[in-house]
Amino acid sequence: MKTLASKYDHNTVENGRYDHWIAKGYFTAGDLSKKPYTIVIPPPNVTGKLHLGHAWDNTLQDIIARYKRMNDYDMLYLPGMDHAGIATQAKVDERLKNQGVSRYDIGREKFLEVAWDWKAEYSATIRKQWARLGNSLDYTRERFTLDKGLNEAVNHVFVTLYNEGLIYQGERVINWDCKAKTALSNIEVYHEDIEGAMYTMNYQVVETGETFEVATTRPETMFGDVCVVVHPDDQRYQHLIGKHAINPANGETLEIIADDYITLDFGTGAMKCTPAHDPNDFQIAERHHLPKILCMNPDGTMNEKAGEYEGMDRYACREALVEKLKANGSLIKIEKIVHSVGHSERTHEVVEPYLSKQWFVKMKPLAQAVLEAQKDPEKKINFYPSRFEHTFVQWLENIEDWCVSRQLWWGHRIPVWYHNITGEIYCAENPPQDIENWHQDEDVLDTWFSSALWPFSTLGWPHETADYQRYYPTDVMVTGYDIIFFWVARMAFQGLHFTGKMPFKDCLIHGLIRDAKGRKMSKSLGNGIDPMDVIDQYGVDALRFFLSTNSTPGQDMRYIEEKVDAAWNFINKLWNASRFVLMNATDIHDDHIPEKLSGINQWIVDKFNTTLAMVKTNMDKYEFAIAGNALYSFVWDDFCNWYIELSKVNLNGQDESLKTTTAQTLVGLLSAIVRMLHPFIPFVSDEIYTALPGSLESCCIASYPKPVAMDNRDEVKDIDATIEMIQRIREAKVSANAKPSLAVDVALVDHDGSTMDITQNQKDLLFRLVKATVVDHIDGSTTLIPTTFGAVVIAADALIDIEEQLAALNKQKAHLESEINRGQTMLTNPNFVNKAPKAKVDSEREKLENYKAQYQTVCTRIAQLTPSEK
RNA sequence: GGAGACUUAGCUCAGUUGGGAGAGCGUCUGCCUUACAAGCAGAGGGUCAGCGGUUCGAGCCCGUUAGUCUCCACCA
Repeated sequence: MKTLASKYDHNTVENGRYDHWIAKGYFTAGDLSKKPYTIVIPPPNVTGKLHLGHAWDNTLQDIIARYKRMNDYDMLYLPGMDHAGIATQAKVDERLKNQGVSRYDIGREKFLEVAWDWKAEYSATIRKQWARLGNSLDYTRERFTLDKGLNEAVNHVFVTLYNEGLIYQGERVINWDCKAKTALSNIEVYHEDIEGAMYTMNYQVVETGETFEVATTRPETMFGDVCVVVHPDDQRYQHLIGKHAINPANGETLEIIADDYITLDFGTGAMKCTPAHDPNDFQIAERHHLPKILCMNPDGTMNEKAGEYEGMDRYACREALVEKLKANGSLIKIEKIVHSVGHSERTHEVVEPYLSKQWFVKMKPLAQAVLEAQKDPEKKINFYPSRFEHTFVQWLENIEDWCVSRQLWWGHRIPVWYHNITGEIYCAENPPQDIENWHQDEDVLDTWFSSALWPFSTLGWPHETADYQRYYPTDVMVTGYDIIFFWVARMAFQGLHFTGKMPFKDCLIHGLIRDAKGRKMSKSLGNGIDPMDVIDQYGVDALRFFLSTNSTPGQDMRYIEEKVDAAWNFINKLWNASRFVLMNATDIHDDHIPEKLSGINQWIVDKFNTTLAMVKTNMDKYEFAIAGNALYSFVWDDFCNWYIELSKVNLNGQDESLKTTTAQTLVGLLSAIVRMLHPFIPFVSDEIYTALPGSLESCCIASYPKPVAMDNRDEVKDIDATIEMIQRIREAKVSANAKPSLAVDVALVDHDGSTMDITQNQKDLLFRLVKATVVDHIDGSTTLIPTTFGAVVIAADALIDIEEQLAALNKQKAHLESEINRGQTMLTNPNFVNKAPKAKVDSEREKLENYKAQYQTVCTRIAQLTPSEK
């Protein structure tokens, strides 16, 4: 049997333990005799280190994984990482820049080598961090979104969708990131209110010479204008439809056309139309068969269409053009406005709507299938909390086609080849035979295209592997609400389309972790917390306990260091209690709790059974905070503060059999406690567990506790009463300013005033905890304290202050009167008696009877005290 | 414009089919009691944002108002 160090030191407990677990293979799935249970980790980006949000996310997953493993499942918690296209490429670009080269200098192939080196470096860091977090991952199945198998899956999906007509190439106005020089999908763009200006200009009509006003926020795009649009019913402009106006930027002639896209009462009612630089204008141009003219280069500079401004940055051009328009009198008004402008999520550049040829996934049919499946309880994904299903469904209902091509190098290259001469398109999982006549599409796919396949591609799909058949669909996906659109929805439609099943049954959603002031943690604010620093200071067990017991599913959480400290204190408490148990368990050889129990042992085991049931119910509902807090109060209040203190009577007593039973109960319960806590605090629970008699070689492979069979629970009430006596006597001493150690004689009476029978053991408990000696009756002055069972009568001159006693009794009398009043009002209300559940009515009756009895005791006592003193 | 969350003790937050308001930290008092002073024993502190409704009964359900926050969509 091991012993525990006299002080809890998280470093000593945690260091090296994870490596040992891994070496032992505790987390390797594959026991075919058990039911499978699968969680795939949301793959972290190989751009950098894990942050506190990852720690939170992973803790929730690992709690489930360990809980399921202990409940006899063949648990697969599958690790992996994401290549994170844009983000990683940006990091690698930066590294190259620091070395004085650009990716264009070294070329695609060399660039990819550097990127793979980067990946190797950062994946090693992330693995170390997973180890420190204690994630019970099966590394034999680790995957990377860009590895060979996943590339196969990606190609298969792309080709299949292409052949099904669900992937197409098209010229559209997409979101263009001028800094990264790539297209972005809609959800990679965030909108921010910024101050801009509305420029209003006079346009002159060619045919009549009259002028009218047109406004824009982006004058530089005027070089891409193809017409002016008004509403067909607009009285102001009807006579101009079909006529022409002069573009004040370049003097070109623009036709004035009518389209009911225009809002009559917005702005001037006349709009310039720039099909290549605005998605709505693009639609108009489609309807009216107008050309689409680009006036910018991919890097955000102006192209030859801008004439004298060619080569100028778009914003410099705007300024220069505005000056010119002012000078020639076209510009008649500049109004400052605040409008929301799209920015790239990655580079934070203002996104330019930009016409270009991209690949798109046709979303409507894919989304529709998911929406149908959500209506079927057998097929649907169950969201926890359920409200996120609305978010998910609404997004799918309003979905638009997904732009999946990216002008990057780091990613899955699009499996499309173009014939060098004919331009014919060849889309297949493998290159064409006569490869020398073809060239491959230069672009790669959106990172989320491969992430969307994660729950099944990691298991070997599209091959019907044993793992895929056994572990798919996965059981629960744990992730933050911020990536429901990016990831959850996309896994859903790809999973459903390609495997015929939703990729997971449950989806547990958590919030964002914020700083102590409630702000988002961000680099620019410098308020980020490195989980590794927290682990250094408090240990990962404390961090995990903090993360898992301080939030409700779906809700944001603040990082509050004091709470991590409180979690540490709890672990320290557990540690010290364990030392006490081990000190008293030298003769115990297993962790079995006897069925025949009496007194305090029966009492604590009864409490344990209740706690276990409560904890299991909530673990199964992913309510880890409720489960964790129930364990916290059971351990600290019931087990440590009451049971251990009370157990000292038995342990130090003369009754050898009681001594043994108590030691067995201590050991058995502590074993159950650390096993229940193991999913939350795996390191320290393992250390304690393995020190206990009868334990297996690791808590990781121990089974979850079961309720203890008890032959009866008759004495539970007696101990409850004893505890109440102890509390009342303590209070009496405090209110009388007596020392806690003051010895007192007490008599215990029922409601009818007769002496109560209590066991010798109960008497010993009273003496041990509050130095109270139980006597049959007391002569002389006394203090009487009413209780739920009757009263405690204390004989001790030191305690006596008649005035204070009377005041206390009167206060209690008033309280009892209000309680009796409440009960009687309820019970005389026929509606309550008839409509409320019978159990509720009965318990109210019982309570009322008890209050009445207490009231009697109090009144009698007041009567005794009053005349004799006056 | 649409959707959602939040408002409970000084602070941060729980509160599970509606049935007497809880925790941690902080505050006050007393204790070095042989597992633990990072502890023990006590205490104080809340018209559960406002108003209305349903109900025998509302922190919880419905409506409404106010404030805080988030997401989605955005008209030149």
